[in-house]
Amino acid sequence: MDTIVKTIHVGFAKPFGCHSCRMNNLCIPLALDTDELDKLDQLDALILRKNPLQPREGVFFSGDQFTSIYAVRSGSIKSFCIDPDGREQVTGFYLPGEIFGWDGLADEHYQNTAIALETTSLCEIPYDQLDDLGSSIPSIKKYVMKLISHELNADQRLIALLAGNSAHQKLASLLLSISDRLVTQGLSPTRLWLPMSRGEISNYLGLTVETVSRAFSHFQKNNYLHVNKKEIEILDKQALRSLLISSDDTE
Amino acid sequence: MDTIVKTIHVGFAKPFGCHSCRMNNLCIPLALDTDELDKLDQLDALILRKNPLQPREGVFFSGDQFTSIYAVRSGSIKSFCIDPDGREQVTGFYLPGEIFGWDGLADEHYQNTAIALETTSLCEIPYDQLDDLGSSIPSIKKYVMKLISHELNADQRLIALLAGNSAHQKLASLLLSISDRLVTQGLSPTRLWLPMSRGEISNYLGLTVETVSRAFSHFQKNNYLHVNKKEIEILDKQALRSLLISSDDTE
DNA sequence: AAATCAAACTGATATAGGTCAACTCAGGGT
DNA sequence: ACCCTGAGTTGACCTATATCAGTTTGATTT
Repeated sequence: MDTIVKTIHVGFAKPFGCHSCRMNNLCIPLALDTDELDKLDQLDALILRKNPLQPREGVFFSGDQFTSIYAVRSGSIKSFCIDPDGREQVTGFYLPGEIFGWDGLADEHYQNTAIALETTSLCEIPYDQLDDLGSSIPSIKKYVMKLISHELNADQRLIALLAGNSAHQKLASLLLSISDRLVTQGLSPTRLWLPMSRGEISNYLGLTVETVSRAFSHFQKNNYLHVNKKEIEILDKQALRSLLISSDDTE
Repeated sequence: MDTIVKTIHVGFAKPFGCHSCRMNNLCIPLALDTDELDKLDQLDALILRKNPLQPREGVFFSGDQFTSIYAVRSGSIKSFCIDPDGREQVTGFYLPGEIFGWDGLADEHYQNTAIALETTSLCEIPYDQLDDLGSSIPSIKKYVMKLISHELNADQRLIALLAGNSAHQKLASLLLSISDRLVTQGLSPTRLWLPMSRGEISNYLGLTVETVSRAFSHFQKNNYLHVNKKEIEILDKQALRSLLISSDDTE
């Protein structure tokens, strides 16, 4: 039952340097041409590799001074904000190779709080230094813009998901998204372990825990998924996909 | 009845140059210190002032090559994308002084389509040139980052709104947002003219037209608003605000 | 092993908002 | 002046999801 957990964590045993990082084709160095390895070293030099975070440990908190963006090396992160009436709203989940923390750029303070969902190791990239590096290395600068813009696009996809979809569609969409993102890490697209709780999923999707739980049960009953708590096996990806492209959710 | 329309459009009679633009404390030149007026001229030089767009006329379309960002001089813009099952999803409304088009940065193609909601004039800012200017003028570069990040924050607010709020709360939130944004233009915070249709509002908020219409009626019945089609007078802003901060929507 | 606790699941019921249908009204074209 | 047409509103009804109230399960403590 914890085999999948192990699978996810395998391969991050050597935590030093972008050159040896298994995420290096997902993370910032992607921006660099192969003949720019010396520049990779420059980037490498400014990245701080933090000690692993414990589950529920915070990376930054809403209102903190913005200093850095962060790349997930292993584990996972959730970011959330507190809306006017004090409720928590989950705004994103970040998996290995993904970068978060851009929301602090606008007014020099993070809007969101980011915490580890499990034991998680991060690379911290001080923004000022990254920015300086961008001035001398155009490919870095360009890639930084792309990363932010990607975050924008992700938010807009979430907006579309939240605004116009049923509970089944929302959950299917999240599962497919996580599956796709695991594939880019070279992991199985069908067997996945969800680092977040049902409550965090439901909050993210604008639903209640009960509805999410029932949606999981429904998918299992229809043999779309095999569900064992946070361990999910996707049995019929096509069925999940077809939920998204046609509104007739007939079953 | 069209007095408000006129009010909104007053004062944009001299469409040439950032120096004389009434939006210049909202738009890009805000980045410049007062002793940098020559730099303002450099920026000014790269901005293309387009002929006014007709209502429903497009600025760019989903899939178009990304070239520029745009600032609204007068009028208003809606941006939307088409989700997997072909439905339109409105992702933003842009009022005078606001900047849109960042979504094209990630992969060099616009994700959204942007169209004018009314007769609208824009400033087009070619991104490559803005970027070049940013290299030589740090304050411009910094401000560009802020603009993008603002867009991120706006999207995240919308996510929170969509995920965790009732129809009344969503509409109240939109009206208060528009009111606030009109204030930054020096317009009345209480009398406003909505450039978008009920259908566009409902789509943006993840509701149906009927629900939006009933919410307007409800607010009118409770003397929160006076509603006359697209012309809205906010009679009790505090009541609208209090809808957002407490879940007990008791009336 | 027993007790405790929180997360997840399930069932019964309530309700906000969706759906369908009718009506009003303001413009635009002939 | 007349008909269209489409946007907006309102009413009656229905359904997806929230709410409330258990039950089950697995992990943690004693």
